[in-house]
Amino acid sequence: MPGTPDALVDPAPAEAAAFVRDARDRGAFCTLLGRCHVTYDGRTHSHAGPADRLVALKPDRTLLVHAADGPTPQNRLAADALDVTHDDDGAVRLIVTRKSPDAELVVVFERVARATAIPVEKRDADVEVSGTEADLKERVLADPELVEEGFSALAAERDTPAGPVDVFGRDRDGRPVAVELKAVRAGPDAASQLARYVDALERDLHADADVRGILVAPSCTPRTRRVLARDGNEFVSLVPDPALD
Amino acid sequence: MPGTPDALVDPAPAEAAAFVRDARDRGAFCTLLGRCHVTYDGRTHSHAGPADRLVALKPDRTLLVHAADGPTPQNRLAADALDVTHDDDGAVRLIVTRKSPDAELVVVFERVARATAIPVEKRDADVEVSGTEADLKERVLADPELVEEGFSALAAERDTPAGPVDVFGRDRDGRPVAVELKAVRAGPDAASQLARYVDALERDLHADADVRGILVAPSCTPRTRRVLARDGNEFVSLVPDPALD
DNA sequence: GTCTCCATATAGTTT
DNA sequence: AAACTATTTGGAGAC
Repeated sequence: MPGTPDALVDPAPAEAAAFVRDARDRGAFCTLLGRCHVTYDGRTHSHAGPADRLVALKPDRTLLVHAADGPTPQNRLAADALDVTHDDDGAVRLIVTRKSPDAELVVVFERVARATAIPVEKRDADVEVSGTEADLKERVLADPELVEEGFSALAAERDTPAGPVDVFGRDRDGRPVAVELKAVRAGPDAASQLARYVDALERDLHADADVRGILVAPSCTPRTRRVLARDGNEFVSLVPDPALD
Repeated sequence: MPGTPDALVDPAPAEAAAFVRDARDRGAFCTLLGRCHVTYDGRTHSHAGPADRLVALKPDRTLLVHAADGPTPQNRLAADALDVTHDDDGAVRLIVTRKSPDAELVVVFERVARATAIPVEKRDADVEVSGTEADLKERVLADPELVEEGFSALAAERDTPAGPVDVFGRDRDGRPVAVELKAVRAGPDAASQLARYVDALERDLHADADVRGILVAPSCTPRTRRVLARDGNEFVSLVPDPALD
């Protein structure tokens, strides 16, 4: 059968456009390398002038634009629809749109240098990640005394008017304790978050309840220490995964 | 000259490995499509089993791994070094490493289906973005009365012991005002951040200074309103770019 | 080099 | 559907 080409090198615009349309219709994983400019309209607006970029179209109609530098996509859109057009004088235009939130990403290639596509036969298997906040929580729940001698955990994600406290428990003297967990070096926001929970719990329990707050993280920044001190809260150093330390 | 191929379709491992090494050495922009598994060791550890993925190597030695779904790279590393090896029985192995922070990303292809590369001749031109917090700040500085009638802006990024306040000024009565800006719908953290600044300014100015706090954002969540109310701070709705609204 | 904040869209969970 | 929290990681800019 005439079939689908596997890869294109310096294709004519019509050829490149047909290739992308075909990839879209087959749900293939498709890449384009070439000179293009990019316009995005959504929550923000951005325009990037002509440069050599990688554009990827995924089977789920996600369109990605990667510049030659940096790990973050320059633009990305999980789209509802993709339109592909071309001019005879060289331009290939990809227009992806999405509703809710409303957004449009337009990539105009003045030259497509390479195009490839493959059918996706195997989707992602289970991805395992360790070293996250969830791991730290498990560690604390499994061995609450890592937080403090005599500490006992009563609940995870205990609800308060200020939001869910990561771990709620009592210290050796029976005083209520709110624990806020961070898998990474904690910044001032974490200390503020803890203060909000302590405050909410004090109102929630009794007018006179004296609730302790403990921030548990591998480390925290100096300013974070100051915020903790100001609020009368404490810091305990603990890594999510001892194997990673 | 024998030169460099433009694209490979179902290459043998040795061929694919040589292609990638060559792209690395020339500073080319390179893409690989195929079946691979991925291991990451850095701040966290992750492992993703065999699946069809896109792997991109950028001229700056950034390595990206994209699964067939979703706009976010599954793994990414701005690397110091890239090693490429291959087995005769089919595997092509990319090992990228980085110091500070220490991290390693290993991609093992059991099959490379497509490989392409281009030399990068044109880097990114100016990328213009609007609708950011910087735009909101400019808007407020250009027309402070958008915050409140009689408000005057005295400084942007004014330093306090709690960090830099986005905008510092005085209201019509001469009272000091801290303004915290968010380009997107504000959450509780923004309100806490504002409270920290107000608190720091009150200590900084005089013991008895009564500093007002105003959160300026397109909108804020209900819990954020409650945090603001608790702290005696205020909310003003303003979008970064009127044209986008 | 460190610290702080910004960017930025998901993902997942709960209401 | 909306709200909330977590995640990733570089870059900017200050110190």
